[in-house]
Amino acid sequence: MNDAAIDEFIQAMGQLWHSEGRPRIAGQVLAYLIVAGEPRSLQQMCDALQISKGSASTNARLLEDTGALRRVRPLGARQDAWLAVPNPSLALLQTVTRRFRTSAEAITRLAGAFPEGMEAAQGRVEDFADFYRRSADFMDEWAARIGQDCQAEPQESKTDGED
Amino acid sequence: MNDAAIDEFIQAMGQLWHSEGRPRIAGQVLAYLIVAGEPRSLQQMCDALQISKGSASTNARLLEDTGALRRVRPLGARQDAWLAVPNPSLALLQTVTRRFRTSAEAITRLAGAFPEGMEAAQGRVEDFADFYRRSADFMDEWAARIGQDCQAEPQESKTDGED
DNA sequence: CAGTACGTTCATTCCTGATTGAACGGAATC
DNA sequence: GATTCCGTTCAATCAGGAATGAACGTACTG
Repeated sequence: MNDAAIDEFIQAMGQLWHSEGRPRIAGQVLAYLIVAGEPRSLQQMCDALQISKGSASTNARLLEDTGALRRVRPLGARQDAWLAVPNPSLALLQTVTRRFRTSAEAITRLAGAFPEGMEAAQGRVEDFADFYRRSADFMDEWAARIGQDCQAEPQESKTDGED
Repeated sequence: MNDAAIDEFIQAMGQLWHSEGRPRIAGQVLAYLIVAGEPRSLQQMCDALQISKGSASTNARLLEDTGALRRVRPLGARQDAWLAVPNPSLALLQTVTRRFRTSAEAITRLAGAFPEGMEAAQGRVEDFADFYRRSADFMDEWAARIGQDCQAEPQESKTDGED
C-alpha cells in the first residue's frame, strides 16, 4: 500500500538529494526507510522504488557509510534488512561536517604555498578556509545540541503496520 | 603572473564546487576573484581560466545571485567588472540556509498529506523536515555571528599588485 | 555435492547538466 | 548612421556520474 503522498515524498527526497549532488536513488531509499520505520530488504526496495538490485545495494551501502542506515540480520535470516537510524539527519550533518573539515585543511594547505608578494591574497584565501573550519566547529555544536534533544525525548518505538 | 599554487587553489575550488553539485566553473571564478582581490573583467576571466565567454557570463551572474560576487562599472567604463564581496562565504551560507528552509517547507507540506493510519511515519518525516528548519535557524545564528566578526575586524583594504 | 538464494561487482548504457560558440541586441564611439 | 565592443542567450555538443543487469562469489539447503 503506497499512498500517492508517500510516493511524492520519496520522489521529492530523490530530487533534493540530486540537487545536492548526491545520487537520487540514495535519497529515495532513505525516504522509503524513514516512512517504513522498520527494516526492509533489498528486494523490497527494488520492488517499491522500481530500481535495480545493483542500485539498491550500492546506495544502501552508501547511506550506511554516512551513518543514515543500519544493516541488520534479524535472527537466523537469509536476507539483510535495512533500517533508517533514529535520527538520520544527524548522521547526514556529521558527514557534511567531515567534508567541511577536509575542505578547510586542503584550502589552508594550498594557501600556504602561495608565493611571496601575495600575502593579501593568501590572507583572503585563508579566511575563506577558516569559514569552513569554523562552520564545522559550529555544526559540531549544533549536532551535540540535536543529540541532546534525542536523548531527552527519545524516538517512540511504536510501529504502525504501514507498508 | 600566476603561480602554480594559485592555479591549484583555483582548480581545487572548482572540484569542491563540482563535488557539491554546483558548476565547476563557478567555483573557479570565485577562487580567481578572491585571489585577485580587485575587480576583473569577463575577458580577464576567460583568459585566466581558459573558459568561454558564455560560461564566464553565466557563472558570474550565478555567483552574483548568490551574493558572492558584485558587478561594478568603474567610472565611465565600457566593461563590467566583477569583484568578490568581502566575505563570500557568508553569502554562500545564506544561500544554503534559504535552500534548507525551502526543503523544510516542501517536506512538511508533503507529510501533511499522508493518509490516515500512518501517523507514526508522518511524525518521522516531520522530524526530518524539522531538522532542515532548525538547521536553517541555527545557520542564521551562525551567519549573524560571522557578520559581527566582520564588523569588528573589517577586511583590510590593502591591495598588493598581484596578478 | 548439487542446487538455490543473496549481495556485490563491474563493464556498459543512459541521462542530465555543464560548456561551448555562434548569433543577437544594445550601447558607446567615431 | 555605421562601426565596434560588450554581455547575454540559446541550440548543439560534451563529459561524467548514475543506473542497469549480467556475472560472480558465498553461504545456506536439501
